Amino acid sequence: MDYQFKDIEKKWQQFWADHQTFKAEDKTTKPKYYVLDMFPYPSGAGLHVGHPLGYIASDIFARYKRLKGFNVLHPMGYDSFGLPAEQYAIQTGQHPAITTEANIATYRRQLDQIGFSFDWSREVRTSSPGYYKWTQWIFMQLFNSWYNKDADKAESIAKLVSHFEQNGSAGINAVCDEEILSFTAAQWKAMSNQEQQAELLKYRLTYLRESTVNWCPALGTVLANDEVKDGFSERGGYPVEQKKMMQWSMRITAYADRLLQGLDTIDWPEPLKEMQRNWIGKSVGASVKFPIDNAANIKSLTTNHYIEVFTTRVDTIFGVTFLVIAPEHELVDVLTTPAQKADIEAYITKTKKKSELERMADAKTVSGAFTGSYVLNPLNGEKVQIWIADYVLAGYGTGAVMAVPSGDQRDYLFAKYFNLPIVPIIDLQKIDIEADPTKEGKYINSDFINGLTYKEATAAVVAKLEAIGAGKAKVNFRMRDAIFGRQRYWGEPVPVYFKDELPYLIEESHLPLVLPEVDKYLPTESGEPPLARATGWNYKPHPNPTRKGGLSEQAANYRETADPVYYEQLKEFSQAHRNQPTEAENILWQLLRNNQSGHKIRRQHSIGQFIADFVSLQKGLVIELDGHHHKLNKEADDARTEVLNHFGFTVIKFTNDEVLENPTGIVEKIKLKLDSLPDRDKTLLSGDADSEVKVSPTGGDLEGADAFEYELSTMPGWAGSSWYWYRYMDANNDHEFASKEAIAYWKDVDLYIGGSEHATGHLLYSRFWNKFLKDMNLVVEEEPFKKLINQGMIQGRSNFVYRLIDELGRGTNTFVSYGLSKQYQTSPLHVDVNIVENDVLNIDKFKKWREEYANAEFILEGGKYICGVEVEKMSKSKFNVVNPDDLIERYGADTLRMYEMFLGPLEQSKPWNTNGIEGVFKFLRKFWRLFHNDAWEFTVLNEEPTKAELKSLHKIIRKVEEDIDRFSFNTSVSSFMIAVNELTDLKCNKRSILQDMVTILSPYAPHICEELWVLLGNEAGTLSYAPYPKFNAAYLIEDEFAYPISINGKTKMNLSISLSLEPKDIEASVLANADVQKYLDGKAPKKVIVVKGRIVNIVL
RNA sequence: GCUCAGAUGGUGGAACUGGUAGACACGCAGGACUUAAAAUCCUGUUCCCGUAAACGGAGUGCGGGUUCGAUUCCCGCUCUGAGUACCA
Repeated sequence: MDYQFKDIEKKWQQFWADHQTFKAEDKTTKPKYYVLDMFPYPSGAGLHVGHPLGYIASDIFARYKRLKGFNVLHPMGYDSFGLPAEQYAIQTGQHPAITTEANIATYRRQLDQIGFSFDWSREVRTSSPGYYKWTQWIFMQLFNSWYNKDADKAESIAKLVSHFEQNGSAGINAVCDEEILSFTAAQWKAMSNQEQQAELLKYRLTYLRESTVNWCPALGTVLANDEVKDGFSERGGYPVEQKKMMQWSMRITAYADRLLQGLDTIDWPEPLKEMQRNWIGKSVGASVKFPIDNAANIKSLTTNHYIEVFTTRVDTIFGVTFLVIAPEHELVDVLTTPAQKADIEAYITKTKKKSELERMADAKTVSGAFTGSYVLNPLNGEKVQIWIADYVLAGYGTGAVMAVPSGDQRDYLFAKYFNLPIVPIIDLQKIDIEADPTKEGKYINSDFINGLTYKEATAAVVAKLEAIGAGKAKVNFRMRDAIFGRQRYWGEPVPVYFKDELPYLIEESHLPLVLPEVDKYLPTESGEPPLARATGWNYKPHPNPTRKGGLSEQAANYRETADPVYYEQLKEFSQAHRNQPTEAENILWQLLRNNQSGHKIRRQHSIGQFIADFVSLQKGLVIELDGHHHKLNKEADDARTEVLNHFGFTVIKFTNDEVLENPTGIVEKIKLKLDSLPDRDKTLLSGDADSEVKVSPTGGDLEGADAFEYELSTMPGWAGSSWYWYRYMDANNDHEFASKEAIAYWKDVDLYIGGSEHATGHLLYSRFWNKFLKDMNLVVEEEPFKKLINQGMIQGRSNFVYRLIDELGRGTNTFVSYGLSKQYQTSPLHVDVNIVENDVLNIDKFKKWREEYANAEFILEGGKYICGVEVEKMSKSKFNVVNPDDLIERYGADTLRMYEMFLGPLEQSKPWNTNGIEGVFKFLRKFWRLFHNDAWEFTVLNEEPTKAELKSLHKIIRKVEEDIDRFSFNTSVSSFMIAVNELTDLKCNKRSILQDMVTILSPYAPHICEELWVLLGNEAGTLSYAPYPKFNAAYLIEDEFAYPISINGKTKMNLSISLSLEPKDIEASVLANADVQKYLDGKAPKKVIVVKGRIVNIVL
C-alpha cells in the first residue's frame, strides 16, 4: 500500500493512549531525564503553527532519550488561570471554568493529533482545586518565613519569634521593611499579640505593603503600565489615577544576590541570562551622607541632619556641584527657604500631573527648582546647592542623587541649563560639549585622590568615608519586591483572613480555599475585587470540623447513602473520580455546585454499591454522564438504574457531547426535573430512615458570629507556574505538593524549552520560589532548570493582492499581479495565505473568498497571479494565520513535525512559510517506498548489507546523535533526506539496514516508524524503548580522499590520493601530476602546504 | 543611548575546531511517461563575461587587517531583530 498517513497516525495515537506507552516510571534503575515545555495558557484561539515548534523539539529529544535508555519524564498541563477567560466571562457571563475547560479540550485535541509522547497521567491545571491547594500551601510557607542574611537563607518565623523573646531585636540581620522597631526581649513580651503580629509582618517573605497602582475608577480595576496611554485606559479611554493600595508582595529582593550568582551555574542562553542580570540590576557603589548646612537653624528638622545618596561613582565626589532630590522627598518642605517657596510649589504642582512613566520617558526637557538650602560635601566641606527635579524618583534608592556634571550627561545638561558649576575631575576628561564619564586618567581638583587611578581613588574615598562615618561601600539592586495580589476573579484565592485589620493564615486543614461563586465577574460598586460579591464567604477558624466525636459532617453525609460493606472502597473511588473529572463532569459541576440550581447537588456520591456522578439527596435525582464506557455495558447499566429506582432515586442521563455542546441547556433540564420531583422517600434505602439530610459545610459557608473576612484579591498569573514542575513529579499526591521520594529521584528539569518572553517573569519568579523551597528543605536543587533552550518566534508571512485604482482614487475590482503592480496605480490588500500556494494566488478560491470578489478581474503575468509578500506578526486581521489542523489534514503529523524542524535552527525567529513542506512529505513517502516494491507490497530482504549501505547507515547514526546533542534538528532532517536518497540509489531493502533506520527516525516521525516497525515483525509498542543503534566508525573508513588542490588558496581541481600517504609523499605526487604542472607553468612553487585528509595548497 | 543576537543564491537554510562556499529542500527552466491533467521520474539552476562546451572573472552586509588559506579570527562601520532605560 502507498503511504496512508491518516490511518497510520490515527491508529498509533490510539495505541499510545490505550497502552499508556509514555508513562514515566517512578521506581527504576534507569537514569532519569526530565524534559519540560513551558506551561501553556489555553487560549480560545487554539494552537497556531508557532506553538508546536518547541513541543516538537522537546518531544524529539524525549523520544531520543528513551531510545538511549533513560527514564524520561515528559509531561504537559495547563496554566489555566488567567485574564482572557475572565474578560470573556465579564462579557458573556459564562463561568471562566467553562471557557477554560472548552479551550483545554481544543488544545488537547490539537496536541494529540501531532503525536506527542506526553505522560498524560500527570496532567496538571493550575485552576483545579487539587492543584491550587498546594499553591496556597506554598504561599503559607512564605508567610511563615523570613530571610536571615547571616545564614543567607530563609528560616521559619518561629525562629525569629524565639530570638525576639530571648534577645529582642538585637542581633537580627534580616531582609525586611525599612521601618522596623528596636526592642528588648522584655519589650517584645510586653507587646500585645496584635502589635507582635504587626511587627512580624515586616519580616515575612510575603507581606502587605502599600503600593501605588494605576487605578481606573470607570473600569473598577487596576491596570498594568502598558494598558495606560497618556493617563487614559487603553480599553475604553477612561481616566486613570494613581492610587495607593494595600497589596500582597513577595520579598524576592531577599534573593537578589543568589538569583544573580545562580546564573553562572546554569546552562541557559547568554542573552536570557543577561536580561535577568539587567533586571536584577546589581550595582556596587557607596552610600554617602551629605550633612545639611546650617541644620541647627532649620526648624522642624528633627530626625536626619543629612541627605543620603547612593552612587556607583564615589570617586567623582569632588566633582559634585549640586544635589538633586525627588519632588516627593520627605525633606523638601523643610529645606525650602521662604524665598524659594513659590518656585518649589509651582514645580511640585507641575510634577504631580505627570505619571511615573511620563517622568521617565521625557529625557529631553530639563526642569527643576532650587530649594534655597545647601548640604556640605562630607570630604571637603564645600557648600552644595539642593535642587528638586522630577528625573529623580522617590521610590528608587534614597530618592536623592549627587550630581557630577562633568561625568554624567544628565547632570551636565542640568548644570548648563541652570548655570551651575561644572568641575573636571580627571585629567583626560573632555567636557567642552558634553559630559565625559571616563575612568581613564588621573584625578585632578580632587584633594587627597589627585594623581590616583580609578581603582585607587575609589578605594581611598570609601576608606575615608567609612573612617569619618559619612558613608560606606554598598550594593544596590534595581529589582523591587513583586506585587502578589490582583483585583481579579479568575485566580487562586489567598489563604488569609483578617482579624483586627491584620492578616492571618487559615488552618492548613482547610486547604484548598476554593474560589467562591459570584453573580458577576466585576468589581463591586464600591471598588472592591470581584470576590467581595461572594455571599457568606468568610472564615471561621473554630470549631475545627475534624472527627473528634465521630465522623465529620461531610463524611457522615457520605456514609448516609453508602452501602457499609463497600464504604471504604467507595470512598476511595469517589475521591479519585473527583480529582480526575472528565471535561463534561467538570463543566457541569461548575454549574451545579453551591446550590446554583436551587438544590444541593453532590458529585461522585455513593448510593448503595454505586457511585453517582451527581445527585440531589433531597429530591432523589441521580444525574449520570455517559462516556464510551457506559455504552459498552448497557446491561449492567440498566441493572444499576433499576436498583437506584428501587432505592427511591430517579436517574437521568446525558452524554458527554451534549454537555460540552450546550452546558447551560442541560442545567436548565436538570432544574426542571428537580422542581418537578417530590422529596425522596428516605425509608426505601435501608438504614436510612431517620437520618437527616444536612448541607455539608465547606471552608466557605461556615456561619457564625465570629466569622472573619477573607482576603479578597487573588494571586497573580505567575503563582501557579512558579512551582509546577514539582507537581509533575507526583501529580496525584493528596498529602504533599510532591513526595520526598519523587523529588529526590527527579530533582530538577534537565531540559526546558520555551520562548524568551518569559525571561524576567516566570523564569525569575520560578527560580525565586525554588530557592525558597530549597531553604525550607522541601526540594534538593538550588536551580530548577539546568538547561534551557529558547525557541525562536514564528512570525507570520502575509500575502498581498494589488487592487487597481481608477483616476478618482477609488478601488476597482481588477487586481494586478505583483510583478506588474508598479506599472499601475494600485493599493495592496491582505489576502488569506491559505488560498495562496508558493505565492501564486488560487483565483477560483479568491473569487469565492468574499462575495465582492466574485466577479473580480485579473491582470496576470505568465498566466499566473503572483502575490506580494511581507513578514509581520501572525494575526487574524492580517489573514496570515496558519492552523496546524489544516496541515495535518493535508500532509499528516509526521510531515508537520519534520517540516517545523526543517524550517531552520530552533533558536532563530523566522517567518512561517509552507513553501517547502512538499519536500518533507516526499521524503517520508520515499522512505516508505524503501520497504515496498513497485506494486506497493511490503518487501524486505534478510540479506547481508553491502559496504556502501552500511556506510550510509552509520553516517546517519552518528549525524543524528551529534545533531540532537546540540539541538540542531534542522540539519538532521536534511541528513535523513541524504541517507534515504543514498539508500534509494542503492536500491537497498535489507532488513538490518532499514530496521535501524526506523529506530533512528522514530523520534522525528513516530507514526510511520511504528507502522514500519510492526511490518518488520516487531512487537507493537516496543519501538519507543528500543535501543538506539550503535555507531561503528569502521564502516566510514576511506582508503582514498579527493584532495582539493589549490593555487594561492583558490581551488583548481581535485586529485584522489591514498590516505595512507604522508604529507611529503602527497606533495611529490601532486607536483608530479601533469595538470598541476600546467598550472605551475614551469615555475617552482614557493611553498606547498599539505594537511592530511584535508587540502593541498601550492603557493607561487 | 546601552546590552544581546543576526546579515550567505529567487526562497528556507548548510558548511561543527580557519581548509573544496551554496549540502538538503522549495521555486524556476527543460525533458520522460500520459489523449490530457495530476502524480512520479530525469537533467539543469550563485552571479557576470563569453558561450555548444571547455574555460575565465567576481562572490558569504560594507571597509580594512592577520594568514599559505577567512562565511569562520581581529579592528571600524551599515542595516535588521529582541530586551531595556532619566536606575544614580
